[in-house]
Amino acid sequence: MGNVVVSIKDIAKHAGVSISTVSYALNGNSKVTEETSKKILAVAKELNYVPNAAARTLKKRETRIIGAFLTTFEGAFYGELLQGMKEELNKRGYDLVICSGTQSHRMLPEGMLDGAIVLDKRFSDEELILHANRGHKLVVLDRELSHNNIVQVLLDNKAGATFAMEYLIRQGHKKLYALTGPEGSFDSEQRLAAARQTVERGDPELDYCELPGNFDKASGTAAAKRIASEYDGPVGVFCLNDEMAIGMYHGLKDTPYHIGEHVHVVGFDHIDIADFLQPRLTSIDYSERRWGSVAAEQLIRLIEGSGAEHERIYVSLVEGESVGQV
Amino acid sequence: MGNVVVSIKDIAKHAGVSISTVSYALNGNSKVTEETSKKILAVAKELNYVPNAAARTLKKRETRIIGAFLTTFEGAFYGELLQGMKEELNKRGYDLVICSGTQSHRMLPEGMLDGAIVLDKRFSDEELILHANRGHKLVVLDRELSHNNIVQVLLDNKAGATFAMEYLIRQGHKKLYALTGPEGSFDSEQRLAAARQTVERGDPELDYCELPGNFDKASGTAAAKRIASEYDGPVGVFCLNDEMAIGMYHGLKDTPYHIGEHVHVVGFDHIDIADFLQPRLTSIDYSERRWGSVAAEQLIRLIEGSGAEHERIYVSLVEGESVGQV
DNA sequence: TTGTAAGCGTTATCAG
DNA sequence: CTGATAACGCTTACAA
Repeated sequence: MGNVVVSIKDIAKHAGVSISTVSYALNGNSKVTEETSKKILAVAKELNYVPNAAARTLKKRETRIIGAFLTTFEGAFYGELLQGMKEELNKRGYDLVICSGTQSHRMLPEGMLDGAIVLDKRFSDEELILHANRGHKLVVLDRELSHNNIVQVLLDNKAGATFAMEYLIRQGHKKLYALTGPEGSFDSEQRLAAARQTVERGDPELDYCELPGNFDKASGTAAAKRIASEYDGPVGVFCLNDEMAIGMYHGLKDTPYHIGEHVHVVGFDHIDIADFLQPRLTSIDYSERRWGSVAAEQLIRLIEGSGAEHERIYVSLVEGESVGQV
Repeated sequence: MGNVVVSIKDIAKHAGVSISTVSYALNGNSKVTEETSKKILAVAKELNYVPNAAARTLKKRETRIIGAFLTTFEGAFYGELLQGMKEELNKRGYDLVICSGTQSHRMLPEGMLDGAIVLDKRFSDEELILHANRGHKLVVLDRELSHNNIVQVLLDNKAGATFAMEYLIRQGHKKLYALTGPEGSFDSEQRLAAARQTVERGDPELDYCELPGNFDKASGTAAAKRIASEYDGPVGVFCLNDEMAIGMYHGLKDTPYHIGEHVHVVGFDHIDIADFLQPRLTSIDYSERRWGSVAAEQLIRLIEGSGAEHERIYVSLVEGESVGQV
């Protein structure tokens, strides 16, 4: 049980040098002789020395750790996004940790993180600005916020929703539904606004109706029931995310109506299961991984003062067989 | 921009008291007069004081942060598990951060974490034991490891795999496949061993064949092709996880064979999409959330010295329609 | 009840 | 090239 904490002081003692020499050697400072350095490194290894993060941070005022703040760990959604962040950060010598819940917010002001990437509406705008005012560097993925220490990296929701609705209209659909996300969701609001705008700018005969959803499968299933109950001809449905589209597939099973034949569905996110559905789901696609890596890159630019700027993540429509012509 | 770091020293100055009095007041120590305490708190609030984590940690040698180490952020799998950990930890006054990648391993020995929950084979047993020897507290979810500072919280893979195979056999299947996970996966090895044992102990006429898989959808699709190509009567397939079962559904689409009719499938994990497949997937179920909360609880017991012990997470078989009688 | 001061493990500034 | 030494911000005996 080596429950002993060895510090540079111990190394200094064993190697017969001063602690500052040890510090220099450990940090590869060229002031130290090759010889002394070798000896010190050897002693360090022998004693199983590990630097103390708290002490280093206290002195250097940096941790080289970035936090990503998510609303919840649940859902298939964020895997690629986080992977993209992590790879980019590691490349630049930073580590990533994922945090969730308002308790963990303290980590930023307390100096445990050099910066944060925020995708969590439970961070209020005011709180974020407070942190930014204190000098903390932030990237936001879920809101627009203007501040010297904050950069936005946002999904092009407007383009995506427009593509989706235009596609349904181009396929000849006159009766259109939009299945929304939860109240207060930035993505939902942006997508919905663009969907509405597309309808308003289109043929005035279009019959457009919004159904309240929640970005989960259950609300997709519920919407399917509703659509089936009032069915009187082919309809186009824009589900504001794929999760709800999956629920809709499920909800139509016990009805006489089929996806791509009676009910024509476009989703958003192009999650990987979309291509495994029968029929394959038409959806709005973008690179989650790229979203993450761009966010990470901008955050580091902000931290290192090398000119960060707002970015937009582009989207495209991927055709499946869930929409047919009418 | 208030890029100023206010410390207890600043508060002391503004309040006209000493720094230790500030520290006592901030920590609710009853030595301080109600009156001085009020004043100090007021000044702290006014100056927007936030404690410095590094300094506190350096002194107290604890962070009250637990790390969960995952192999990858990708995949739908870990959401509930992490949620379970988080809730349990928060309840006990700890925070959770999620780490991935070998770079982040340093956080444990460097003292940024009070303990770790490990589900990542890139932590070698040797490394874990090294940390444990240094006095760090660990919970492992993916291996058996005996040490005073390590407790295991393991899924009952053996029971699950046995249930799955026995179920297929009970439904009258004689031709059986097992679709494995990747080499070196603890779950895969345990499930496979139990599957084999069940066959060996069963009717000697059973025809049992193992197909190499990877725990991803693609390997399920590949296995489906293989099974279809050699099909000569109903078969039972135990997919060692649900992800591969989804791939198998997909791979059978362009063949004359149907799930639950020709190819009878049992999965493992009972992921939420399983009930949305057509036909619903029969799978081995367990509570991820419970797994997480039990792991968290045992870790805290270990840290606080209140008697931690190894735990097993029980599983059960949930029937869908992906297996029929033969 | 409040203040003084030592020390946690590092880094970094100066002298030697 | 190497060694004292003073911070970093906080906690906590111990003194007053």
